[in-house]
Amino acid sequence: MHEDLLTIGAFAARARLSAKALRLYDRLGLLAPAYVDESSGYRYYRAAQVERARLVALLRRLDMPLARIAEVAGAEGGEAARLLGAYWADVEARLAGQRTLAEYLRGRLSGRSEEMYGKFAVETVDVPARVVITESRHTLADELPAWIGASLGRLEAAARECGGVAAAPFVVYHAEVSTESDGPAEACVPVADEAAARAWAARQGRGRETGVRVEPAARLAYVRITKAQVAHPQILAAFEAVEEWLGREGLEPAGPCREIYFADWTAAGPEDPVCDVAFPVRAR
Amino acid sequence: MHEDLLTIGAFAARARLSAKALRLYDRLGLLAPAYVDESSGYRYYRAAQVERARLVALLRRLDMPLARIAEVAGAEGGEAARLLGAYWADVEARLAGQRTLAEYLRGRLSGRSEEMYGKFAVETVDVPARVVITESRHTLADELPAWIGASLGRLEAAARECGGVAAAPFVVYHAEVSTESDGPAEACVPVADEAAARAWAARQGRGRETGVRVEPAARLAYVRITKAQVAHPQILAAFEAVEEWLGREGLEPAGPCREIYFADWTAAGPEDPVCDVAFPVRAR
DNA sequence: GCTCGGCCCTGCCCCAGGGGCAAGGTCAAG
DNA sequence: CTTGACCTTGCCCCTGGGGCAGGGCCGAGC
Repeated sequence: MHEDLLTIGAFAARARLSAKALRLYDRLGLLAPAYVDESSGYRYYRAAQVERARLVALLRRLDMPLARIAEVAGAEGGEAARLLGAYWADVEARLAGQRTLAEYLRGRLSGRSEEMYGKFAVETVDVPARVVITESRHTLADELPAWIGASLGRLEAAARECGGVAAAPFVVYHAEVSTESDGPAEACVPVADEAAARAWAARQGRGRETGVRVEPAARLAYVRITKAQVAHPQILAAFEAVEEWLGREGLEPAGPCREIYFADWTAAGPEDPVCDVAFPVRAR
Repeated sequence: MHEDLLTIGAFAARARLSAKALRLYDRLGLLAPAYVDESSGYRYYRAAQVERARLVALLRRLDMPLARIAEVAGAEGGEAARLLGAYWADVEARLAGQRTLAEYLRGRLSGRSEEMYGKFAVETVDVPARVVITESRHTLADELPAWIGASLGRLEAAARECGGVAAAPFVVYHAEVSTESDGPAEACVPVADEAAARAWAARQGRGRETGVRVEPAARLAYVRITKAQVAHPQILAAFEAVEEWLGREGLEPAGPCREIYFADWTAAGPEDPVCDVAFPVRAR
């Protein structure tokens, strides 16, 4: 028991933390007192611990979870700065998405919804049944674009062994259109040779979430959107436009919604149409 | 019971919300089902409610609290957009502060702390006792700069009735240096005429948190900082530099810390020294 | 030695915004 | 009639503490 030991209250004042928070950090192992009296349970902190405590307090002001604070506070010099940078980059990325969404919503709430829906012309088309090779994944919305690109790339390569790409590739959303929820998404590439496709799928094994199936014939209601519109949250307006049209027509979706990529993605400019947002409907 | 009634599961899928969330929103009155079966307790939603539910879901993606979502969803057209804009402006403002803090911390963790402390030269000075007129407030860090400006302005005006400003105005932090906690801050202006000051304070009444007192003579340890450094979180480095110096010298703070504004704030440029960050110390 | 006030302890309930699970009721199709 | 999908309520869990209750510890003054 040296003289530089501080009670929890004195330490809390110096560290700009509450005593309650310090007890929590002790329990979590994030900031243990230098000495704990066995009989009374009193916590005593060394003055030199103030520095670490203040670092924790400042990191908490960034809303960093305590688990990540423990990593940062436990890391050596440059590594701590790197971890903080990574955390902050995550925050900024999440916020960038939210900012886009906020701007979109503000526009919609300002009463421009009619203009926005008006921009979409809903069409219908009958498509025949097709054999497709597929790859499925549960994924979050922010990883979705990268996964779609990679997955369709792999499937198109595989399609060359299966008689070639027979129609436009598409992505089916089996659970939810596209939120941060991990509704399963299924990338599909129609191929010409069913037998070759089944052989290909058999070679992939179970682990890679690949498959072959027959996508049934359907009537699709769709809107055509540009490359710039294929992004959250703008694309939601397209889904909603189709759904609204279905409601007006008294139709029900007959299956999960999908995005059909009919154009060469890399060659397209931002204003080129590249994608149809579609719902299958029951033909009446 | 019309035909467009949806069970909670069907409605949840269309609204891109979980059934659990819908039950919560029902309980909070944010989104009540159109019909609840009395015997079974089953909730049934109208298809037309999907729009509101989706708005709620999107606003939740902005991490807007449900109470504010209720306000936005309950407001008429333009008002809703205004509320959303106000919320988002709050978010951006909070984030701007956190961003500054993150940059500061990243620099510090990169090992530049010695440089930063090295920039501050800690000096001591003995100041005599002074009569001060004061204004106190519990405030948050983000409102602090505005309050300091306004408060010192009022007090300097009042000082003209009390024999004039006798020395540099200062702000004392009675609880915590300067966090988001509401430790009471006290703006002080030294005046020449104690009797006039007491008469002035008597006229203010109790409500305005004003007062007159004698700030005792003290030895102050301080660092001088520029106008650009008078902001969170940079100013924390100044406080810490003084505290570190106290520790090295084996001294203890003899009272609450303070910021002494000795220059004309509006006339100063960003690199002009305007403020001393000081702790009273026991003379040895 | 006694008491008083100020700290300190643990333990419990509370907040948002749900997720997850259990036990049991409902509904519609076969 | 059964079966399985769907629905209900209720309870515990998460984070990061705030607030309060009931009780221990400690130094100062009497």
